[in-house]
Amino acid sequence: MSIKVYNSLTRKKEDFEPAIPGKVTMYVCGPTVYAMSHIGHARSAVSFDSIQRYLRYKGFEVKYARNYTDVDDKIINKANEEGVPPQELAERYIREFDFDMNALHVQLPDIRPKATESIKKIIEVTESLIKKGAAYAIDGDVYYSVRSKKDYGKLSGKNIDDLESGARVDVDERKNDPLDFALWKSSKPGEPFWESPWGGGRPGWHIECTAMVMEWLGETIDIHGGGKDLIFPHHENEIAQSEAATGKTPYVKYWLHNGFVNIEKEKMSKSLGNILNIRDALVDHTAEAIRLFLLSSHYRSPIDYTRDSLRDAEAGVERFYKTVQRVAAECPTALEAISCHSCVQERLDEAFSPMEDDFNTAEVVGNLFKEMSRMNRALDDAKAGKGPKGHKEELSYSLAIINEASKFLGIFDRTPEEYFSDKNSRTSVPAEEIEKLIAERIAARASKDFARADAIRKELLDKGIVLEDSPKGTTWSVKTQ
RNA sequence: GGCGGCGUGCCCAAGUGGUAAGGGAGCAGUCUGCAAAACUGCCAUUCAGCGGUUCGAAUCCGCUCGCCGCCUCCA
Repeated sequence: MSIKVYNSLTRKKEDFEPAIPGKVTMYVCGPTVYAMSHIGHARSAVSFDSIQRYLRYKGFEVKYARNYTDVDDKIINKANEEGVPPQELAERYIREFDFDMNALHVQLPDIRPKATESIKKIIEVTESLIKKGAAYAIDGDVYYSVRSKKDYGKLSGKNIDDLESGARVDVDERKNDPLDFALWKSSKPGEPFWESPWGGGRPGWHIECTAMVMEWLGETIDIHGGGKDLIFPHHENEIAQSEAATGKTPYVKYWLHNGFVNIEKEKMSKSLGNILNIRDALVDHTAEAIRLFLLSSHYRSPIDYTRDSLRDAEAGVERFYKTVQRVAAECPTALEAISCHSCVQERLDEAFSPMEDDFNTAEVVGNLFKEMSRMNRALDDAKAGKGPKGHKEELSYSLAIINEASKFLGIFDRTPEEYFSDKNSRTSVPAEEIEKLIAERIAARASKDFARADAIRKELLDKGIVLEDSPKGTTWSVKTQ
């Protein structure tokens, strides 16, 4: 069975066949590093992380690059405001981004190129575009001529005349056409610059990706990803300049674009002031719940980040780890057998088959919850001494399936202890206080003072702490908000 | 104005021709001193509406209504 991917370029699902069988070159647009990254960056990163993980899981040899745009007007402006060198600011936000990605269990791409490290290549490509008549230099700036490419607009489905009638583009009298975009911008005094045949300057936005792709992956690649908003103009321009420079078509075989994250039904935007930073989201929710939330919808659909959906996701993660704890307590030998999964290959294939259809992580997640129900049922049956025999096998098969899925979903890959220690750190109530009250309640229960016991339960619940009694004692956890 | 997408139960969300996954919430039951968790049962004869194609459609086509994104920096 071959993988099918939705290609933004053709607007169809296509069989995934990389240029070189068994090998995949993949490039995803990373952040412009001038501020803390937000939940939208998280979605893109997590979506493509699960995709590259899955391709590897299926045995492809993947070469995956995600860039950092570390030279840009926004970076320069922010650096000036703070009075620090632009490069220092960029480096700082690269570290912050990496921190967030690590928290979200996003694997490091094989290559993480920075725009400023590909200046030589950028100049080289720009020069070749001028030579080929696809670009022109004016007063130290270099522009790409959109009219020089007959199929300009093929990715976004736009045509040049429609775009111009929109009149929402800068009118620069020096440009041959209002839609022409900058490949190279001359620097103003005080701005960072690199020497070039056109004088001191810096690269335009779109050219950096072309240069980095060519420098690290090749003149044509299999997959290029990014947010839907990048389709126009960024990726459209990238195609134009890349294909013009190399004469090779297509520059990218499969274009993949992830949908947007809304916040409580509203688009995230600076004007609404509802930009949600990953760092802030991590205060309220575990990284795993955020990741599960992101993977619970198809990567191309718009999703709505709400308190309710995150609470649902947290409950889902908790359900998994509670189930694992149950297995550990009631049938520990099942945990030892989970590496034997060749015997459940058919069930694995069935559970993971949605990934073959344009990486449908949402359906796989649904299948994993079915396995959790099976496990709990098996445990109940075993306890009651009923149901078919082979509970241990049943448990280890289900665990194996979830275990395998965790390799490409990047969730359900911790121990229950790690998860609960993460979750239970989210309370302002000191652990000693909780422990003290629990001890008091145990004493009250022992002397049948249930009124006192219930009062303590209530008191802690009001503070967001849930108590659970079991034959082994009383445990506590932070209530899911 | 141009281009694209979406509308599935209380909420979230799969399902693109074969008769509605899954999660959360809710209700009832088992269990529990009480809870929690878990399990069991209930919870869409129906997939925005109306037509059409088909033996058969949430899935294909047309129209209508509603929502959204891009066209400007943006994941």
